[in-house]
Amino acid sequence: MDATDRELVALLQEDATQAYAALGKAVGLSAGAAHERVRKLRERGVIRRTTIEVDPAALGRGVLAFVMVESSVWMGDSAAAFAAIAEIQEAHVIAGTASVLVKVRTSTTEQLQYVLRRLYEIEGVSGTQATVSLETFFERPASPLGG
Amino acid sequence: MDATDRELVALLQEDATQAYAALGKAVGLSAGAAHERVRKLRERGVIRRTTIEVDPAALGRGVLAFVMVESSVWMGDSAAAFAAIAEIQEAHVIAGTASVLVKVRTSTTEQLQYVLRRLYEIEGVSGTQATVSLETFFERPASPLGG
DNA sequence: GTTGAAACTACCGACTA
DNA sequence: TAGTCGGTAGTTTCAAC
Repeated sequence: MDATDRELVALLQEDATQAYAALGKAVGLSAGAAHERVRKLRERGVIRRTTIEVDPAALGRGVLAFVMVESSVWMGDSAAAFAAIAEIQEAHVIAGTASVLVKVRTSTTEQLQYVLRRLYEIEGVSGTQATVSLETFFERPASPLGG
Repeated sequence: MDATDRELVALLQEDATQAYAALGKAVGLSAGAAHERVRKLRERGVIRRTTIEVDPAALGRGVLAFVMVESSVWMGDSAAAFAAIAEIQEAHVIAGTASVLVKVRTSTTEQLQYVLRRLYEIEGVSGTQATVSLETFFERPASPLGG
């Protein structure tokens, strides 16, 4: 994981359809060497997979909200219960009065309300506090450079 | 944007390195037809780009936190100020006492503290409230199916 | 890490329902 | 308009160096 690897990761985050020849040229390597580095990054799990980035609104998920889920019991083993709700994009165990923070995308605020209702049906959930996003400034991959 | 398109999006979210022949087979189309559909999805902006999914910890971003940023003025034009901080992965304008919610990834909690300090340097910021993630249940792309 | 060669794939045209 | 089929250009991938 040297500087060249980080550059390769940054380039692939920008555009993973690039040919290895172009990648190599950008970091001063041959296509074969770039390919071998990327192969190893995948093997080590640094690169988990190649995916597409989608416009949520086009999928009927134009409403974004973050929901703090409060619970009366330890929720450390409830991952599956949250994953079963398709509208939930992320779920994180947090410290504080709430115990899980989820990121939800729905088509409408009515559907958001329905998601909240389903959250209450999860064993141990005693409350929710939803915050709707009015505008997303940006969403980007974790930077391999800087910081 | 019919059911076949949604299936294609789901398959590409899983693995965008698949050959069009395989994609077509999975949805009952020829490689050429699958290619044409995906081309149009890109053209329409439904598919924004092809990227890689990276292990944040491998990039030195093992600490995840959500920060509510309070401000005394309207922050609707401050996107660039947040984007300038490499550790910030997402920034959303929200309703409520806080006005911006940011998702931050740093190497250590010390670095998180440093990010908070830089947030205070943004014009109008009057307070922050950070919530550290203890464990991430899952993070996945917005589902094109269900919900 | 480099180069080159083989296998595979994307891509684009002409054609068809 | 949406799909199929086939040929070519370009890419990935894997040798040997």
